[in-house]
Amino acid sequence: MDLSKTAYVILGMLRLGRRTGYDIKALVDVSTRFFWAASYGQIYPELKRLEDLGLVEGEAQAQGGRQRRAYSLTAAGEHELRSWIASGGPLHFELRHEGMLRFFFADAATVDEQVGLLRTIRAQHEGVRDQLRSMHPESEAEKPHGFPLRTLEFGIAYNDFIASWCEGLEAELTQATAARS
Amino acid sequence: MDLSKTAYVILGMLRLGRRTGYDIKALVDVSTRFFWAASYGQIYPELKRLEDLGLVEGEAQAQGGRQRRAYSLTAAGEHELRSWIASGGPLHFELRHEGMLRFFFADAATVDEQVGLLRTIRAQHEGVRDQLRSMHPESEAEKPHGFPLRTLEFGIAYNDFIASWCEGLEAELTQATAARS
DNA sequence: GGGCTCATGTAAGTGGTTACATGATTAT
DNA sequence: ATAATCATGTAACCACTTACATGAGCCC
Repeated sequence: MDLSKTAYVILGMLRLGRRTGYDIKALVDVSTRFFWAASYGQIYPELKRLEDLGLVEGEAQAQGGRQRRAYSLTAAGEHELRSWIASGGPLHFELRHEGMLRFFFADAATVDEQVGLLRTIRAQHEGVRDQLRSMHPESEAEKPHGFPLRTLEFGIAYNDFIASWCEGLEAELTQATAARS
Repeated sequence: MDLSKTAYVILGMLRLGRRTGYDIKALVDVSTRFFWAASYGQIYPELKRLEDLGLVEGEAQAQGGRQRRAYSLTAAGEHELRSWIASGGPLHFELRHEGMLRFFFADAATVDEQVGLLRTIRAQHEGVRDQLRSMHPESEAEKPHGFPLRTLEFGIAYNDFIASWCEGLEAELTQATAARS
């Protein structure tokens, strides 16, 4: 069947029930976004393609003059999703981290600039971490369960890990400088 | 000046000395690759662009019938690189992690499939970790120093972190299943 | 009335990979 | 001799983002 990964994002989100393209985008933005983002420019055309393939089914739900098209997963779509989750083979993994890239070349910078860079990187990851943390249900029995909750927790730990790494190096660099003076 | 990030990869690599496009690719593959990859299809055209901008200087070094063009950083190029490293503003950060994506939707899978998925993800990160580890100088006073060494160490810790996270969840899932039987 | 959210879409552009074509030099 | 490495490049393609256009419904 050979679908794009983003197609599976759509199938996965539709597994939760009937959704519009708009809904899917909103869902992605509060869940998979930090490890797999998606934009309208992908979602809408992809929904059409998936419908042509018989993996999803669209139903016009215009209310008054307002257009609205909600999609749901077909049996074939559900099957495709499941077999993708369970299939083996190498998993696409890609990281693009400008901060780390600058850091890699930071031999060319002053110590102040090096520390400043680390602080910027740290602030960014702390920001994401805190944002994810604020989505985490404090009280028992709130919205996300099972695997979505686990990935949320992973996101928090992941960003915290990078932030902590920065913090450690910041301390090291400032100490080394202080010792030299 | 508004260059692509990959342009800075090239500038950064040329800071180490005169290099061909081929050399740059090889360097990237053993250093920045896991957080910023680059292919020939980007490097060669970008080198030309950078030369047009006066940031690098190419010198033909054909030996016999074999073409070879080595580039070096100009003063303007060095300045551009430095100011990029020290400049503020948000840093491009992007992660695409298919394993995590499948995991997010793994409510739709059996426990065996869930554990299998985690094992696959773990194996992949352990593979990268071990590969990076094998590049790390065991003995004192070997090749990579300063920041490149730090990023290498980060890469090892980073991949190990994800692998450990998988391992923890694998244990949890298999225990929960055992307890139910 | 004005601003926000809901809702759909597309065109242009970006950034990047893959696959191929070509050929010299070097090591086995 | 032949395989690996050195070396340069490009064309086609892919995935994705950004920016824009359009408009209805809802709340203050």
